Amino acid sequence: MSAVPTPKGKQRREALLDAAEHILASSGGSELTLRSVADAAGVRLGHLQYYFPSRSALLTALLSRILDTSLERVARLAAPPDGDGITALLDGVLADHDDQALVRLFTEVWVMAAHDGEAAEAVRDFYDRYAAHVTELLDRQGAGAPRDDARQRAEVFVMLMEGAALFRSGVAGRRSTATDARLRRTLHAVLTGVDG
Amino acid sequence: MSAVPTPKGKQRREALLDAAEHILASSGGSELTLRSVADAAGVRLGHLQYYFPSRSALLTALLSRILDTSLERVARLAAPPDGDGITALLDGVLADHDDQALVRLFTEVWVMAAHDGEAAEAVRDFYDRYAAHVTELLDRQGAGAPRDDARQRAEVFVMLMEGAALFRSGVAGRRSTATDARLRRTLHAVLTGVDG
DNA sequence: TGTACATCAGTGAACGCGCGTTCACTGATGTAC
DNA sequence: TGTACATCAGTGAACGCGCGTTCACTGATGTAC
Repeated sequence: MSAVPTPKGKQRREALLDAAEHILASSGGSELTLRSVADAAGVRLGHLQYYFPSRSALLTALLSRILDTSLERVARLAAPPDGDGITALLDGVLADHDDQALVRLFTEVWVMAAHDGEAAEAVRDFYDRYAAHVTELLDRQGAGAPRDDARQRAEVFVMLMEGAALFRSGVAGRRSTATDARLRRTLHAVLTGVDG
Repeated sequence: MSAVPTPKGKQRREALLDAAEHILASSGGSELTLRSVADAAGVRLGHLQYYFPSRSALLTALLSRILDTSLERVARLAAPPDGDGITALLDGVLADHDDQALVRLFTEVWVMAAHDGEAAEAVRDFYDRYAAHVTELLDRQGAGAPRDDARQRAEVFVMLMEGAALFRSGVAGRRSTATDARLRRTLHAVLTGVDG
């Protein structure tokens, strides 16, 4: 494959990553084989290898795309055109927990980070930038609290949200309406410093 | 293997699970093969099969033991002999985040739950009981808030703690002293209802 | 407009290996009388 | 105390299969002149 891919090549590459992502979310990393991806994408094994010369290259590209896409979404949610940015962020991230496939994808991402140094670095970078977007939002909307304070609130927000994803999605827990209300108040308190 | 194992059988079984757990924590589920477990435990493949007739049986037993052990620890932390139970719980659970192997183990647990219905049920049960222990502690130490309220606080506490584990352990994030202090105050506020 | 050639896109077959599983087997330990 | 037998603990070899990887190959598309 050339360094500067043709439109067709780029499109095919994305389609292959789509197939891989779908398998990772629905069946897990152990089912993500080159043959299953090629089958799902409707190409031959040898051709998949033309775009991704090894399984590891495929996984690296997939992880990278997952994190890029998620960060773009965070950036969009943290920079609303107008209105109450904090509520928009809260609503947006909480809504993502309805997407069970996305949460499953992230459990796989965490496992990748747990056992592969390069993956871990990429994931830590992702969360760094995630928290940076939230910090910016707080700085823009905040009551003038010091920037360090905003960053710390942002980081605790990210922690709580990632934990909440496991439970609210049903992947490792259950969602309850009453707890959801409490969670929302806690998240709001974390961001604004006003107890719910 | 008999239904009521001999002491020797039970001991051997635990040793085999120890080996499997170590591999799962250090190398991940994809490296957890029957051969690698047998090697690590110093027995032959055929003998491992004597205790666990299939890979799936081994994984089920391992998941069960991980959850049982963790729940016992939570129960101990949530029922201190005397003093400030809430602080003891906070300290205890936060201290577990220094054990990177344990956090890695839990990312594997989440992945198991994400792709296997029986595992998911076991994990949901675990978190149910986890939250129940925390609820009990709050009821015992609390200022007489209604029980529903305590349960919701407990569940949000568990969410935040599981998210924090990912970051504080270094598995998917970084630990920062300043954010740690903020996290601690938030956790305390969630449990007591007093903003930090 | 036509031709030659390089590059891109995609195929097909084969490889060696490690996997989970099966099974017949042997030696050690416990138990009944 | 001794013997017979059942059960427990552990071995060893073989199986078929799916895996990632390699590689020679063909057809399609773009580009230079």
